[in-house]
Amino acid sequence: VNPQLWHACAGGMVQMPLPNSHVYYFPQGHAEHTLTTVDFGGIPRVPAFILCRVIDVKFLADMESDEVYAKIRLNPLGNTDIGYNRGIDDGVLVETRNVHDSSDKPSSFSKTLTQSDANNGGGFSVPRYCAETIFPRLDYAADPPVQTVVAKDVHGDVWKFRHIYRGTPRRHLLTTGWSTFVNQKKLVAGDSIVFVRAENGDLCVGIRRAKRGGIGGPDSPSSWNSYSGN
Amino acid sequence: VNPQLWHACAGGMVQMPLPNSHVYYFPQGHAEHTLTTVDFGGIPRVPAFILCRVIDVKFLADMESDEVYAKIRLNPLGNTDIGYNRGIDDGVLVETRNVHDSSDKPSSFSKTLTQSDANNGGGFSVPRYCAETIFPRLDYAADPPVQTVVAKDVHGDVWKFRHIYRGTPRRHLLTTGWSTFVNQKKLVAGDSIVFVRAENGDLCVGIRRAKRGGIGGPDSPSSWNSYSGN
DNA sequence: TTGTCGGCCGATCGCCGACAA
DNA sequence: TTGTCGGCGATCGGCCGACAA
Repeated sequence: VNPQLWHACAGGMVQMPLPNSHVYYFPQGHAEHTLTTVDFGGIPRVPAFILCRVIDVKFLADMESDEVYAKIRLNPLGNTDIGYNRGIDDGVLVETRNVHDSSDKPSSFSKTLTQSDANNGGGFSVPRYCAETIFPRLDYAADPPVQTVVAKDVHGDVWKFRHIYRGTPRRHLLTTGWSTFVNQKKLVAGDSIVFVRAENGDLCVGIRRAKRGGIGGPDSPSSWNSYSGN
Repeated sequence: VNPQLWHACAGGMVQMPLPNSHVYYFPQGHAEHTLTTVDFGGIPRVPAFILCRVIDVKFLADMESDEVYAKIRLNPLGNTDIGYNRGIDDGVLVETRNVHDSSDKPSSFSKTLTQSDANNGGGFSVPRYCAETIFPRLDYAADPPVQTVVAKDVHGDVWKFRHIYRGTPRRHLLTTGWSTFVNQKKLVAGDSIVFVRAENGDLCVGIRRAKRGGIGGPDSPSSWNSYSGN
């Protein structure tokens, strides 16, 4: 997955460590993210956190939902459990030094889909900022100003949209191609769409699905509560 | 799966043994049906055929394609390999005595779908024999004669079709409900449809997909050729 | 008897400006 | 600036009899 697109989909709160940087691995936090009960019974003493070196970071996206995630390979440091080495998903980090500097922020834009955007009845209302800073330049001299916008999703698949500037008052819209995208990606009102101008010049499109229950509700039982003090 | 529907889908060439009957099991034939290379290396001498007793026969259907198959449990007889017992698919049989007597043949009918049947443009042309002997009685006094035909597929799912007798000259047609069935089952011209009036009075519908390459081509290599004489 | 075709009618899709928040 | 709505033209699905194999 294109790194710029990945970060745009993940959101600004997500910072990923660079390889060779040092992080703390929290087994409890990792276990709680699995939504299953992890059995630590076979391991006598599980420390609350383990200082590790980042071996590798892979930016991935779910094949069906397009949701982004990362696979981080860690090596523990110090004099305990030398050679302990496994791939993990969704690492829990505190060490934010050495993260990838995001000051070279690529131009990106996200919008939460309205009812009108998600209704199969029509197109997508493009905020002016997005049309003017992310999309390719539109020839406003034409009547009406129209172009085809091509964007790659997280899998590299190409999507084409008819981008038109019309109406009174004038506004930017995506028409032909938009409903196909909504249907294929199973988007509903409340989901978000992300447009990114990648470093190589490609226009990329990603999605961020609205939280629909599941996580965020009341705490699920964890055998860790009795072990971790603070 | 309803046994009558299963046999109608499998076709008249397929005869299944009754439990407790005796059959010969051909390891070579079974291995060749797997479409993979079966490694008999770990077994010193594999006999060409093994006399077995049928323990159980299960009539099954693939969850996605609706294609029918059977799972036959065999127990070897004689003084070799007592206790050898495993479930197998698609048993290869020569002993046709003791098979289920098919003289109490339930009324069934099959038709290969034409272009007009499979085109999304329309309905299904019902051969007169099928409409008069398999379908429920139609009230020809009505104008036009119409009824709703309800049929269960191999999974027990219910499908409804509008059955009408119309046109000049008159003919039987399935209209409303037919295209949904074709789309859901992914039927194309050349596939066959099967209608069965089961013993309990239920009308059942099954499908038989046209062979589209794969099997039936040139022989695939088999390590058995060097062992089996005739 | 039944496979294929063109006609035709209603439903849906999707592009549009009006209008207002 | 942009979300929602109703209008409306194009397209598509699907039911029909004509006709011929």
